[in-house]
Amino acid sequence: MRWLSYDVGVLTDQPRRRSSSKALAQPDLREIRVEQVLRALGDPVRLDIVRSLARSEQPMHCGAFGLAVSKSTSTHHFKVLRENGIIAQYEQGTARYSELRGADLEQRFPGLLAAVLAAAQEPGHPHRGT
Amino acid sequence: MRWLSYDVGVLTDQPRRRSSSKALAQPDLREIRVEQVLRALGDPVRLDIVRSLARSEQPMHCGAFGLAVSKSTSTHHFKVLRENGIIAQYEQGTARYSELRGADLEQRFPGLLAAVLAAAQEPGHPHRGT
DNA sequence: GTCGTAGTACGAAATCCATCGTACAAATAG
DNA sequence: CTATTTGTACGATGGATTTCGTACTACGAC
Repeated sequence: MRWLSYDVGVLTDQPRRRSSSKALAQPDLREIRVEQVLRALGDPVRLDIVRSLARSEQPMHCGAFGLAVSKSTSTHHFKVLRENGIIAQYEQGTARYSELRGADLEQRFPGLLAAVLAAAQEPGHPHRGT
Repeated sequence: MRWLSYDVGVLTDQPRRRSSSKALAQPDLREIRVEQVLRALGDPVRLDIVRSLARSEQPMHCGAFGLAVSKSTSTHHFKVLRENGIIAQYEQGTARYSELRGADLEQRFPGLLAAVLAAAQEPGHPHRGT
């Protein structure tokens, strides 16, 4: 797997703040596998993350999801999602932001993410907390 | 889980042969969970089964798939698919037939199966054998 | 500089999962 | 009846996966 990893702060000649924004390694579009995408989405915690990202339509930092698991477990799940091509992540300061690779997924597997998101809003989804 | 299990040979008053056809227990439409469907489809062997069923558009008996795993493993995968609402199975004689619950899935999660099947036909799917 | 925040990395534990072999059951063919 | 076919059930095994705690790093605020 030859993944792409680069520093956005280097590519943009004038970073807005003195902090650089660094994108994390992720698979190329062609390397995304269906089975892995399905398997990655088949976990309740990760599906929850994806739903939150789809709802916000904006990058979210990891702490903003309110996941009911520990920090290390969160890190693990975000990593799985990123390594399987579902989200992109970049660091900015102490925070790590995630966003859906919606366009990439749509190009690679048309309609798949939309169908999954629609399905994940069906009733019968127990939600912890309020 | 109150699954439905009945003997078709009892429901039809005149079975064609002396052998009855018995449907195996499967979850009700409302009980099918997205995460479980995704997880079930996230296995290469099971995705292969589903693709074969979609291609044939007819019930297939378990031996007709040419899976590269042992018989016990096949049984396991068919069971997972059935218990998660993706296929229906019925026994007839010594054979066990499987068919996609396409209409059920379409009703419960519109577009999902179609998107998965379309995605599973993308290039980059190594196929063992020929 | 120190402190707090945000998150990683590592290692461990528990559980799950895919796989198999063997033994078995049911139906059909002879 | 026996033999064959089709597939299950059980038990075991090895490898993933999920989860966590602890220690650590990097950044920003003060």
